Amino acid sequence: MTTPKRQEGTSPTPGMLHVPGDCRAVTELLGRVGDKWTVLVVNTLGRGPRRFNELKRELGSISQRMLTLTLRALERDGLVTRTVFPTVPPRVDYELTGLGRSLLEPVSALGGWAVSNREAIAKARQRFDRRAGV
Amino acid sequence: MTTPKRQEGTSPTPGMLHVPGDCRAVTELLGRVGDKWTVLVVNTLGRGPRRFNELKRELGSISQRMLTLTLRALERDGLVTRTVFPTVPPRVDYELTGLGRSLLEPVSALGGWAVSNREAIAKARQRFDRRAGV
DNA sequence: CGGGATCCGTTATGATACTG
DNA sequence: CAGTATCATAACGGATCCCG
Repeated sequence: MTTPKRQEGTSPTPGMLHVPGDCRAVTELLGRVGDKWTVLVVNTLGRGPRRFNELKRELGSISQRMLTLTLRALERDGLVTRTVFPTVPPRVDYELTGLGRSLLEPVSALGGWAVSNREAIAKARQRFDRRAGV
Repeated sequence: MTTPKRQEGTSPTPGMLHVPGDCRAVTELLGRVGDKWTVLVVNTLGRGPRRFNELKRELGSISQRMLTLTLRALERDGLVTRTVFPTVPPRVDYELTGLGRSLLEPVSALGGWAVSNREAIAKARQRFDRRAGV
């Protein structure tokens, strides 16, 4: 054997997932929730129900199409309710379901991590890019 | 006014983010971490350091290319260290940094949510699709 | 107002072949 | 073993026009 041995018994990391199936579930969820807008929409709806164009305004740069698609997907997954008022002009309210609100917490945990470590990541990135740039 | 009033004062959701800047940070992170493989790789490395092909085998369906790209990105962000042993055949170990391990926790929180609510989502999806299928 | 339908460029990802 | 390079394609996302 020409390659060195790696030391075994690295301390088990707290909070990690242990079941292989879990990995798929997490990945599935992130594949679902990790798109460009879902989290933003969920967070905005976390501040209360919103109409379509209210959301659009608050999100600023989202296109109509993506907002529609995002909301449809959220509705499909039972995270958001869509209430149509048969008025003229039409009005549609979107609101988080219980399930949707429950998602807000782990997302916020991730958000907290993101905020706390944003700079560390930025610096690591700079270091890496400087080295690579040589 | 022809449209009904929405009741204000929806109970503030616990755990949500309050600062607009936070939203961007979360979205940025999810845009970064929410790709197809990052979480899976981080989780696998959470079980201990791994060699390139060990990872590839454990992840199963990942292509060589994507594993390389994923690992490079993780290294760039300071979440993973890459250790090259100048042996023959070559050997490269990947291992989570402290920062990488700290990410494991919020990711696991999200993972826990995913596992807990997977069925609820699946059922909501079925209901939605049945209705849409009419 | 709240979408649906379509077109089209960009990005992400996979397959394959080659290398130190 | 651990990549790199290239090509092909699929998914994503924006812009635009149209409708009830």
